[in-house]
Amino acid sequence: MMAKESIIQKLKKRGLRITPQRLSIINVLVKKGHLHPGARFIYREAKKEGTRLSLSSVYENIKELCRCGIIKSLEFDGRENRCEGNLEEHVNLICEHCGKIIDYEVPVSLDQREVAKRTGFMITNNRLEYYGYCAECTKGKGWLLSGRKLHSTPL
Amino acid sequence: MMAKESIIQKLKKRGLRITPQRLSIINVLVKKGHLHPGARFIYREAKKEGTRLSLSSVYENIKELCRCGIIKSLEFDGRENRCEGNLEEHVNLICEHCGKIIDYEVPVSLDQREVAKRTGFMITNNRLEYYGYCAECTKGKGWLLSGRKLHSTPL
DNA sequence: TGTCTAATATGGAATGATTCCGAATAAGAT
DNA sequence: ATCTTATTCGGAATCATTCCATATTAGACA
Repeated sequence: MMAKESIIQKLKKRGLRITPQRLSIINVLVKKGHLHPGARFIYREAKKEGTRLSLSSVYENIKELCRCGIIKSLEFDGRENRCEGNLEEHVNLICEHCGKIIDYEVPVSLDQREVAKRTGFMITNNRLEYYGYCAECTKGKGWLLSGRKLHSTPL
Repeated sequence: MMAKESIIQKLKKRGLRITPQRLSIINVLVKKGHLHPGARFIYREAKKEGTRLSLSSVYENIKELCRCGIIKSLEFDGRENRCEGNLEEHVNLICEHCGKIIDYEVPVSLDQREVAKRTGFMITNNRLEYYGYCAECTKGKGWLLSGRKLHSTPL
């Protein structure tokens, strides 16, 4: 996770304001980022600082921090999304029992036995996905320049 | 995607019944599985066969087919979940523009330039996750035997 | 220090995929 | 043909997230 100061610099550079709400959220991320906190956890923790804060603001700020490239949102279905502050390439080990998410810093070998030996983590399932733009969609690149994401054919 | 007959065998072996609804859903998966269809798509397509069918049943059947290890559910937040019939280890290339999901059959090299060269897919983001059970959770393995998934500490 | 304006916060309503429910139906064993 | 029990149905419930209109305020500038 980026240092608090760098985050604030980055936000200011973008013309974003440093509000008490935003600061308390950043504090949680800096201190508890390794837990890959979800929105409600951030909400609870941030409020402990005494700042007035709404859940909507937490969501809004998470989105903003994603846009700035400070965190990534790990999206799940059924469970809450979680924040990822480690933007280095790595594998997330996600425990089906306790929900814990562990960063595994070895992009070199994705061999599952290797992972198990190193971490004691028993792998039962995986998810390997690259997001981006397929060959057809990069043909007429007009919309790409605009930076918008469109789902033209939602299936 | 498994062949229709093998799927039916597998279901029967489990004591599950072959209903018209289930059959029409399987038909869609076999014929259109490469599109990684979502629940509504399956619902629409399956009804074209003339079978009476409800969306609830589609969801119920997707879950059952997952339990049987015939498909996997690719879970997203915001968008619909999608069905994956390819249980071989591979990477999903997910287009942010059209939502298309392409199976990329190369577990050997995950090098992003290699992927781009082969497929024309422009990678902007990725998601590498291994699901399973962390070291602590496999300590007292009682609950593991029961097959249940518990989230003891939902964070 | 005071003013101004655009960014931000708020909370309640809306969304939308999925799950849940109790009742009705029907697969397939006997 | 009967019976048991899995399955289906559709409508209500769930729940994380987004949306919205309004109120507030950070921070630039005078």
